[in-house]
Amino acid sequence: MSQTVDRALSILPLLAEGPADLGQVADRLGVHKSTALRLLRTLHEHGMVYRQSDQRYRLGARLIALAQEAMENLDIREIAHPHLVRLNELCGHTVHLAVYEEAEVLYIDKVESRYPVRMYSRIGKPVAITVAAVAKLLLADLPEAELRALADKLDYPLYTARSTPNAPAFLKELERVREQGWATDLGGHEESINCVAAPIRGADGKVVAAMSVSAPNVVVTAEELLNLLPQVRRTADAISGEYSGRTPPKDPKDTV
Amino acid sequence: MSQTVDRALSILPLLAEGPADLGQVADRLGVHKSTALRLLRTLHEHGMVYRQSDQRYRLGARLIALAQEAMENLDIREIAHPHLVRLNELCGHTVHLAVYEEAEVLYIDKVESRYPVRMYSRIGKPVAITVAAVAKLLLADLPEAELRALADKLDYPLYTARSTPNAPAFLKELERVREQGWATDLGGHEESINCVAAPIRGADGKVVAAMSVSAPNVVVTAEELLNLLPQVRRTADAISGEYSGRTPPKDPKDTV
DNA sequence: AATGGTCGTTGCAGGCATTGCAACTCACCT
DNA sequence: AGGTGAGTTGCAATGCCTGCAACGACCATT
Repeated sequence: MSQTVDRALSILPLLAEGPADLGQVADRLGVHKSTALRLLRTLHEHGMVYRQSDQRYRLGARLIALAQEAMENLDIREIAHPHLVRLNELCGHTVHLAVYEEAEVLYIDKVESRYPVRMYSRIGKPVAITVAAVAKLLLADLPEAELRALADKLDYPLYTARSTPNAPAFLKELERVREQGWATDLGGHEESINCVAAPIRGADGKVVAAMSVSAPNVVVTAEELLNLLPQVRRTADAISGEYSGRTPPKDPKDTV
Repeated sequence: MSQTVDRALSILPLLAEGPADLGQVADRLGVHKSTALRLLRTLHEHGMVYRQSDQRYRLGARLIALAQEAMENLDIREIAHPHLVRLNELCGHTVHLAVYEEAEVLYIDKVESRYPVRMYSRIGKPVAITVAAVAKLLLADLPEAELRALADKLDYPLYTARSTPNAPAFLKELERVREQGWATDLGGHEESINCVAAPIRGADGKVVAAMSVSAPNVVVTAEELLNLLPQVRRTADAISGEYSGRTPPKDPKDTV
């Protein structure tokens, strides 16, 4: 709606790919160098971009700090965290918490597996929306019309042979997930990794978040992981209850 | 430099404090509601803000995702991480990695203590710049003039009785830190928490990051923590070496 | 040392995007 | 019903943004 702001904001994802100099930014925006310069300067004043010693620009510290605050403001995260930790202590595997927002599913919390560590925190990273167990739960709860529109717009990358191949298959899977009230991802994203997930609901019954337990099948088979389903569901239900105002932890907060 | 962009970006820190409705945003920006609306719409299109069900705005998912990418692009983080993990395995305490950028010091990585956990990841959060051990190391390496200007601008909050009280004391402490080549924070931020920190240097000798080990003194006394100093310095030096191109891990990257 | 090229920066004038106003809708409350 | 408050939209005026061109700094080449 606002051309100037639109252009300025377009710079950010561009810099997320890696540092770029003034000319590159101007080219990719399709504007004159001087225009790009002034936009970058404004972004710089707000700490959104940083100018490194070779004069190239990259994303700045304030952006990271803002995102941090944004996540801390999500009260579902705060409520859920101790439950996630407890579940991790019980089963030892990686536990994730995710939310849906405008065609994206985002991990907002994670408790690391107690088995040998790998990738560092991917908190904040958008998840593979067509295959992740948490994504299925979050999308399955969308209004029918919105869901159909979204399913059409999505890409269906074939990470593995078990990845969801296309929109009809996806919609069918979501149907199933909606009915059974939980979801799995059995090697749909990475061949050797399985997940079991359960939904977290608000007071009105709408799914506000989803949580999952993930483990490579060198540690536990898919069947063994499924044995954890009751525990995962209990944990999710406990979070739902607390989030909806039942069994208030310290101070009660009812009704949205 | 650009009024429109400036206003739009000013909305973000405002929303970081918590959700706000259109009127509140317009008031705090000092603009007409319609103006605020159009700015918010543009931010919304880019996913930087999200409109929750009660129509109020809060920070959006794309912002979080961008920040995530920004951190992954910091190659010092990638290089340092395994070293941090190794140090944590040796001593069991919380290990931090921090960088300086434009008057802010930011934690960009963290390995949790193996002792009972508390606060969840504060990665991305600006640190208490006047007392944190890592901040002392990062600031001590700034050019004299820049440092003096910065020291004047800073606030010196008295978190505890041992906090750095004012600019002269801070400059003196930095002097000491610069000479000894390492730093501590003994209860300057939280009464019961001590830290030991060491600098990580690039090929040109400039401090590019700093790392620290922190522990509450109910677990180890300050003296015991200081015994870890050689280990911390060795780790920092190892990271420095790898970052500068010496002992390349896989593929060598020399000079700057 | 001189020269040509590249890149970032700045002053300027013209034009268009942005702004604030006012009117409108919609929901909610009295 | 009437009234209040919030969000939204069309419109006209103006002030902000844009692109140009010239300048300066730096680097590489001759």
